[in-house]
Amino acid sequence: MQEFKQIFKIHRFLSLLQGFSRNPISIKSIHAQVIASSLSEDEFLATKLVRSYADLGRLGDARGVFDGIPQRKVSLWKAMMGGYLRNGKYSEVLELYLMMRSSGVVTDCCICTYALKACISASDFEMGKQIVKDGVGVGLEKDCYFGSLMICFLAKIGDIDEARRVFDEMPERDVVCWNSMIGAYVQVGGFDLSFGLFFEMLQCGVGPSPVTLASLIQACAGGRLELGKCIHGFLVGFGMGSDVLVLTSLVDMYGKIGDVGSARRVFDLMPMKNLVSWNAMISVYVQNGLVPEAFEIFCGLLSSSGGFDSAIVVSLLQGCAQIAALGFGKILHCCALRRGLELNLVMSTAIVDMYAKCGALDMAGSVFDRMKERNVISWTAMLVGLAQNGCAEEALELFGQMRDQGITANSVTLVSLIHACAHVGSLKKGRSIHAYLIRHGFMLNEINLTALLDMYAKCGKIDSAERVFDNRSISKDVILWNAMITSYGIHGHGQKAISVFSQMKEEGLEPNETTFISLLSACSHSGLVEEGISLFDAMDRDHGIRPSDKHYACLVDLLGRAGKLKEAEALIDRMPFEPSSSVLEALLSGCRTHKNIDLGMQTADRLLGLDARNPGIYVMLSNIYAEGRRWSEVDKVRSLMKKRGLSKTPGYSLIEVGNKVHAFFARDQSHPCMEQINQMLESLKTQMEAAGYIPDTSCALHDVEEEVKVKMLWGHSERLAIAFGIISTPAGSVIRITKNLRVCSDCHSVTKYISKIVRREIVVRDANRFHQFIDGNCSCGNYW
DNA sequence: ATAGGGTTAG
Repeated sequence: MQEFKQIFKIHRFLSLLQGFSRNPISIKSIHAQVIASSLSEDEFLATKLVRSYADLGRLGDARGVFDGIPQRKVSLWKAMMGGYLRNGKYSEVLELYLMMRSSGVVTDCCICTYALKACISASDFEMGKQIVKDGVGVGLEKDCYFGSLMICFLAKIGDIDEARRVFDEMPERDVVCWNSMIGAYVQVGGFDLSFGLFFEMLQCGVGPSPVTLASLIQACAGGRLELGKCIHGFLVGFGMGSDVLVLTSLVDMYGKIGDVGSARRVFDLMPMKNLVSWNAMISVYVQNGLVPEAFEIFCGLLSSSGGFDSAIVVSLLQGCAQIAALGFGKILHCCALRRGLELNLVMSTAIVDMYAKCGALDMAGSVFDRMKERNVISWTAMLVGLAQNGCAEEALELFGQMRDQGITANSVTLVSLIHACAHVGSLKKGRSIHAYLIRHGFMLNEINLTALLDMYAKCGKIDSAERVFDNRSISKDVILWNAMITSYGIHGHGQKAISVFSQMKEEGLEPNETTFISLLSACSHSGLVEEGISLFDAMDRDHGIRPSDKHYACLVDLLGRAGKLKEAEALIDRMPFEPSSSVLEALLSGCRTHKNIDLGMQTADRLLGLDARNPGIYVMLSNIYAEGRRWSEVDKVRSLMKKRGLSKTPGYSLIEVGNKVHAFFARDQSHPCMEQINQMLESLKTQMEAAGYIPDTSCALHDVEEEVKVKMLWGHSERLAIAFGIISTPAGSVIRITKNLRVCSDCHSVTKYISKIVRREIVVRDANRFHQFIDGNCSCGNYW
């Protein structure tokens, strides 16, 4: 009788749990009653409770119930692991899997499937291999479910042959097996193989499911627009003309190919849309650089149904990152906070990336610090943020922390570090990362090679950059070619830049906007006026690229630098649109170099009317007014700068000595070796004066006495860095300096003297280009 | 189905 009562109670609770599974408060109270009825160790009820709690996302409560059962049957393990899996808690799934294995409970197919799914989602390949081994040990590779998942996993780790073997040896194949193998081929880029298998499948009499077509459409997104359109046409024939999954894949495919219009047409004609479809359309716009349109779709979603999910927020965050829309980004962050999604791994990574790309490093850092869980991607997002905002030292330091926490870098991480090394001119660290790439067998693709080439060039090693470029094992894309052109440009090898451009055309590559920016600036630095003009003319005529204001700025710079100020002025008058501040700035710079005070001040007056955000412009403005002795304008510029919330960028120089990049600011006396540095500077000064050096005080920006001006010149950061280089590196070795601003003409002549006095090659990278000082001469030929 | 990487004037 007693027993019967218990069973009755259990059934009542089970049906209660069934009925109230959507309501957390009811579940709690049912749970309480279960405990009160001394039924808390009942296996059935516990399993049901775990499932109910997990479905509500209350994994802690679920785990409490789970832990309260000493003798667990497979169904309970299944409920708990399934709960973790559906909530994205992959490491917990795997933890339970290991616990279960060591406690000797016999696993079944479902358990192994859950565990392998977790490995795939969390990209935990080592664990995945272990689970595959366990599964194969009990013959699960012949099972449709586990076998299909194995195929996916093997494709993910790149072992496509093994995946095919598993597929071939399956005794029975349902549509899911076929889909997995087709999907596997799509993943490794086996376009023809995936279609071949599709036709084989039809011949075997297995009809495609929406997943099949979605995979094939995804395969077409790699660039087979025509075939994609064909499939689009055949959809109705397969009875999937209105399937949400298939149509969403089509939207995605058109977007990846860049046909935004078709994507939008498919989207608009979808009879049913789910959140994934809305998100697909939003990310089509984001990925094609049409961020405002993405937000428009989002507004459409809000007014049509009102709901959205975290994936949509993530896509919009990407959009904000792209256009540096900090305001919108903050709103989305709040949105995530309100929904308790800030700590979600993908979401928080997207938030970190958004803040970093908007230049809000403090915000990025604080979100990053709060993250409970971080993977390579989140670390990389933070590293990229630091690297791109000029905090290369911090990036390298963070990389150390990342390694201390046992996170293994991948090629994306390394590329961002190479970028950071390029920024601060850290040749040693850059080289060591190059070695790391090779040692760990990373594929040297276009992206890695571009980063390396750029790093070597920016660290002054143009020969190493050339060697990277000469790698014949890969097909070079336009960005890699551009990087080589840029490198020659900043090293003052204009002719070589042009000949690389010819080679590039011979190999059938189409130049883009950036190519011409690099080319024109290369011509500018080498004084190749005729060549620059003819390249500019060829842009639209031969390549259909309309010159943008950046191109005009380059050409004005080219003419101005060569002293052809009249021509530069005429070019600006001929421009088809209003000159931007950068175009006028280029003209102003030419005026300053060639001491054309009148045109300079005229240009300065025009510039003042524009709301320029670059502090460098104001510095140059006040310079030109100072040279024209218009002191009231000098004051005006200073106050205008303040009013617009801008301040002069402090000049600094960097030098890598030992394992450290040392930074010197102007008049900086904080370096531990300062006493020796000052002694060295004194001695150099004396020797230079004996050799005929006379300071050029027009470089000192203030209206002060001559003597004070000279003193200020000797505080310029590059002199401090060079002096430190002389005392801390072996005699005769090259001294490499990186400076954030342009070198002033006095520092330029001082460095020439120093190179002769100490018999050292001194390589200075300033904001624009390289100067290689040898025996009293500079590679720029005083033209910079 | 959703997160991270290479070139760009002064």
